[in-house]
Order: sequence, then structure tokens, then C-alpha cells
Amino acid sequence: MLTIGKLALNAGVGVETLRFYQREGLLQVPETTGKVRQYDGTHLRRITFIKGAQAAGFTLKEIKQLLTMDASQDHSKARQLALQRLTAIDEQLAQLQTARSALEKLAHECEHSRNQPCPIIESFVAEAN
Amino acid sequence: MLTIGKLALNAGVGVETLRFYQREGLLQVPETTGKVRQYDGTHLRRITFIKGAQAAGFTLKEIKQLLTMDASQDHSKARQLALQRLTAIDEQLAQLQTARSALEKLAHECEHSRNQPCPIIESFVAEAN
DNA sequence: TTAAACTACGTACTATGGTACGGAGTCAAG
DNA sequence: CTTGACTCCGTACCATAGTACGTAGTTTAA
Repeated sequence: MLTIGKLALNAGVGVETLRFYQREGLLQVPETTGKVRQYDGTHLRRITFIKGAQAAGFTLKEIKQLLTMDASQDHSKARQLALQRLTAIDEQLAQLQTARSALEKLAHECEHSRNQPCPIIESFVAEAN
Repeated sequence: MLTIGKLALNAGVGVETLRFYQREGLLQVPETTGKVRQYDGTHLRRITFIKGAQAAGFTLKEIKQLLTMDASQDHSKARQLALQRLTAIDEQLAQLQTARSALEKLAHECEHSRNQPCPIIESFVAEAN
């Protein structure tokens, strides 16, 4: 049994983050007989889940959906969300790779050019047309 | 010569976005004899620059720095920012690729498993430890 | 038992990149 | 010369993911 502070410490997040998750309906608020809430492994696992899903690029909104799917054993919806995320990741990857090679080329050009207009600055104008 | 509405149309952004850029000091506010501001190609080029730099992953704050570098012909600072951005992009790429392959594996597993706990949901808990 | 540390709760604020709105002024066409 | 579209300006609001703060109550260790 843990207090919110210990739970936060164990999960590696801040107390305020947990309160925020509770407000957002992502983390269960335990029933308490006294006044200070007691948390256990299920809460810790849930936070771990949230962090894992976040690392995979899911938003908190999507994570909330995943959590309800978990409860309802809904594999197909979870798979659908995962595939959606995959598509989004692929788009992001492509975009980043384009930006990356453009920037790399520019940094190199900038280094080997002593002519006045900086190619990095110049390029953004050119490439957007 | 363009009014803000025409400028926005030409640049493919909203009027409110341009006002926002003006407030943030990213877009020059032209001197006006009358009351309605007149914009020209320099403004359009600046917006194009902002969009190009954004596409390369720069934040508006960094773009503001790039703009002052442009004015001061400061190649080395621009190159430094570009290299910083490159490093950040590489980190992001690595992270995304990790997430991507994990998700792909999971989506596949989920499809070929009829056992109760959904592997997608399960995994986030497991992998974060 | 009492002070320090922690918890509960509500509200406000942060950053990022805009979007929306209301009122007043201006401009161009009919 | 008036109507409608557009502009100017300030302020407020949106989502996202928290962070901070103040007040009051509780718990724990000396």
C-alpha cells in the first residue's frame, strides 16, 4: 500500500501528474475509509501502461480509449488504434527524414560557403515554393 | 502591394496566424500612411521562410533567432542551430523507429492471438520495466 | 504533543501554435 | 452615400500535457 507520493516516486512521475491523470479519468481514485488514499500495484501498473503507451506516441486521449478497450477485452479496436498510430509514425518518419537530409546538406553547404547569403536561411524560402 | 487578407491567401495561412506572427515579432508590421497596412514580397518571403523552417522542425522561437541571424549575416550561429536541430531529429528518429517496430510486432501478434489479454495493451506495462 | 512532512482539493498558470470574437474604423462598388 | 467586405486591435479561448500554489486537514517521528 502506497500513498500518492510513494506511488509517484515508484512510477517515476510527479504527484501533480498523478492528480492530473485522476482528473482526466486515466488513473483510478481509490476508495478510502480514512482521509489519505491508499494505492497499490494496480495503480502502479496503470501508470506504467500510460507511460509505455505514451512512449509509443499515443496521446492521453488515445490512451484513455486503450484503457477502456482493456476493460472490455476489445482486441480489434486496440489493433485498429495501433495501426493508426503506425501510419502516423510512418508519416512522421518520412517527414523527419526529408527534413534531416535537407538540413544536413545545408549545414554542410553553409560551412563551405563564404558567400554572403547563408544557404540555411536562404533555403527555407526556396524549398517552400 | 497586398492587404493582410491577400497576403494570407498568397501564403496559404490564416489572417489570424499572421497577426499572431506580428505579435510574436516574426513578421514585420509595415508603416502605413493611411490605416490599412500594405504588404509586399518581403513579407510573403518571410512567411515562406517561417513555414519552411517549421517544416524542418524548428520552433517559432528558433525561427525568430534564425531571422535575426539572417539580418546579421551570422552563418556560424545559423549552422549551430541547424546542427542542434539535426541532433534532435536523429533522437526523434531513433525513438520513432523503436516505437514503430514495437507497435508493428504487437499489431501482428494481436491479430494472430485469440488468447484473452490483448498483447498491445499488455506490452506497454511489460516494456516500461 | 507538537512540528515537519505529506495529502487533498481547487484553481491558476506554463509553453506551443495558433483560432475566435467583438467593436470600431476603412475601403471599394453600386 | 451607403452597404458589405475587409482591417485593426485587444482579449479570450482551444488542445496538449502537465506544473505550481494556497489552504486546510492528516500523519508521523521526535
